Amino acid sequence: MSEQKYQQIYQVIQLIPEGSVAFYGQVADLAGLPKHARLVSKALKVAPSELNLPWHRVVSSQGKIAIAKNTPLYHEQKQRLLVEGVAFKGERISPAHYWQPDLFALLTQLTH
DNA sequence: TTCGTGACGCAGT
DNA sequence: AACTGCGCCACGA
Repeated sequence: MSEQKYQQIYQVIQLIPEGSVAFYGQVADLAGLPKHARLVSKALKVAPSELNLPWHRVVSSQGKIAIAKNTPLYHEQKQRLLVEGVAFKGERISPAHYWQPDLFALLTQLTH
């Protein structure tokens, strides 16, 4: 079932460190689902709140919040990132915050 | 089954 | 830097 794919996606998102952001496509790749960036956005939309996923740490490959501006959700995401110390240069997130995971360590944490 | 839809990505202007 | 068009692909109506 597609539930399995979502679980893998959620697992990766849980590993994004506070103060860092990952791209949709990056999350998809790490979850073993290349070319499924859009599935990641869908997975987040239907994610059970009880999982307490750091959903705000997932942004577009342009380093920008993917949600439409002037929506409550957009502001919530930006707020959460600012609280974590993520710096913005206008709409863009400073590249210094882009997550660069250690792939070896990652393998020991994922349960595919 | 076909068709439209994205909280996407990327190359080309 | 900002826009645009297209490719991609799982989902659901």
